[in-house]
Amino acid sequence: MKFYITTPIYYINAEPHIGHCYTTIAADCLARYHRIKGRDVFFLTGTDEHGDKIVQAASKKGITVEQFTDNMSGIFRSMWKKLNISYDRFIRTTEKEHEQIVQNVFKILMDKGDIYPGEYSGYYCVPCEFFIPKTKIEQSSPVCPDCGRPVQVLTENSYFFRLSKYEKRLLEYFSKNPEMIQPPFRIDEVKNFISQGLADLSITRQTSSWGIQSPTPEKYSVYVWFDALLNYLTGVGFKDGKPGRYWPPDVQLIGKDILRFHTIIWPAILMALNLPLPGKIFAHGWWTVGSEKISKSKGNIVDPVYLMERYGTDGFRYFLLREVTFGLDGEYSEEKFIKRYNSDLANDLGNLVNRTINLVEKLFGGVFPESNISTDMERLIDNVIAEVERSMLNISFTDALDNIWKIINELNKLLDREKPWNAPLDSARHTISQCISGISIISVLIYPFIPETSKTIWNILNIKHKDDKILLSNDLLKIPSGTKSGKREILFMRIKT
RNA sequence: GGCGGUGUAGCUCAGUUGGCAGAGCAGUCGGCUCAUACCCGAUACGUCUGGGGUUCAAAUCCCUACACCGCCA
Repeated sequence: MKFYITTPIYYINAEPHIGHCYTTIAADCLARYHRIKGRDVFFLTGTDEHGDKIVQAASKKGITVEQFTDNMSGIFRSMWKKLNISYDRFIRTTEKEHEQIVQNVFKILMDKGDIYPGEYSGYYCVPCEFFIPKTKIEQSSPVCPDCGRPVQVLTENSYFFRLSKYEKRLLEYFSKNPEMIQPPFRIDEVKNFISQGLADLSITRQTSSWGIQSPTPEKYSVYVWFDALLNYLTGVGFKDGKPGRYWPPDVQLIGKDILRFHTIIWPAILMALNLPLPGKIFAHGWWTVGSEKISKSKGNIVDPVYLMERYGTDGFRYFLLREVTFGLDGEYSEEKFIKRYNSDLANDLGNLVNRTINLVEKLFGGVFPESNISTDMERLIDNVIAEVERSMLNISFTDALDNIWKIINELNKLLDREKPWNAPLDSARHTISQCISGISIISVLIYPFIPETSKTIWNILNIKHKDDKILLSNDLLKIPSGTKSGKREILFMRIKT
């Protein structure tokens, strides 16, 4: 079974911030999860590199556009390396392959009559040299959102995508496949918008120099959104009008700000190409600080690098995935971060592993007792695995983690109940065996969320897992008898407050 | 102004088709002391936003008022 997941390609006018990290970590978590379930995963992310803003940013720095885009794209890649993002392909819209596919799609739609020439008129900022979407302009006093100077209405020849033609088909499709738009409360928003009527979309610009050239008699460049959306197609290959074997995307994660592009324009383009539509488009929420949106101008930036260096990559990944329901906005504070870190990671998980291994050393000289899992424990584990599967298919990271922690909590309780440190050896052996087996399965269940921690636990348990080949199954419960524990290690040092 | 949503413990939220109001965290009390001052057990906490209605029975369904949020204009 294949699983194709995407993040948006990130516009490189700014360095990666917590929002980029959030989407990408979530996608990585899903990709890793489906891999340990044995599915054939393709995980795509990348950078969106065209448009006038990029040209301006480059010239501001006094470097060429190519230097600028190479540099920024590299910054994103190294950030993903720090965060252990296991993408299968990092796509750049400046790649030759992408350029050709965009032009190819443009041609196909032009031949079909879904792209046609017309006249575009819109708000234009002369000093900034670009058109400004109507939605970003206040009708009463039309000024440029970037420079604040007045804008004027400008008309130019342009090619249009016949979006209006797909109004009805989109509505029908969403009625039959409501699960495509996630979370469910977003669907009315989309339907509502379509019902008010869709205007055809201008997809070329004369003024823009940094973009993909349109395959038209005139030398226009393809509008950035049309260019950008097609990355999902390029990502898995598109030859002779046919997409690669991973098509269509099973899950596409996006921020809620780009919901409409992904649930209206994007499916309409695919309909025009007669291609299957994505399984799920999931729009997640924002991180806020004190209920205010995080933004540079407010100076309330949460620096991912700071958090990672201070509390570790896994601490950061865990917090983002555990703290709030995926899809809703979440409030960030270092206090909340520390509370999560201490209570879930250090106290529950870290301490469980530590006390277990300590007992193995004290009672059995560091050799694990023979695996002997109780039926109750096995039932709990089976149940958790099933619940995690359900949660991950629903893209509910909080639910999945909640369930995984049930095993952790149960093992901590078991130790307190059975007191292996002053119980007969046979009984102690049985208790510790439950813990070791349980930790073994936990180490794999948490792998999608906090992969570094998994590896540390494998070292402690002295289990050799071939990276990327780990499978989630009950076989993990059986530790070969006589296995000696590896070096004891504190997984998460408590943060003193 | 139009459409939609939300309002439940100090905080964050769960509450399938109406059937004795729940969890986690924070609090309080106790136990344990193998362990990272950890862990375990017990416990308090509610006018389910206000008002009205349907029903044997409403957090849940209907109407209404208020507050907040989202999308559109």
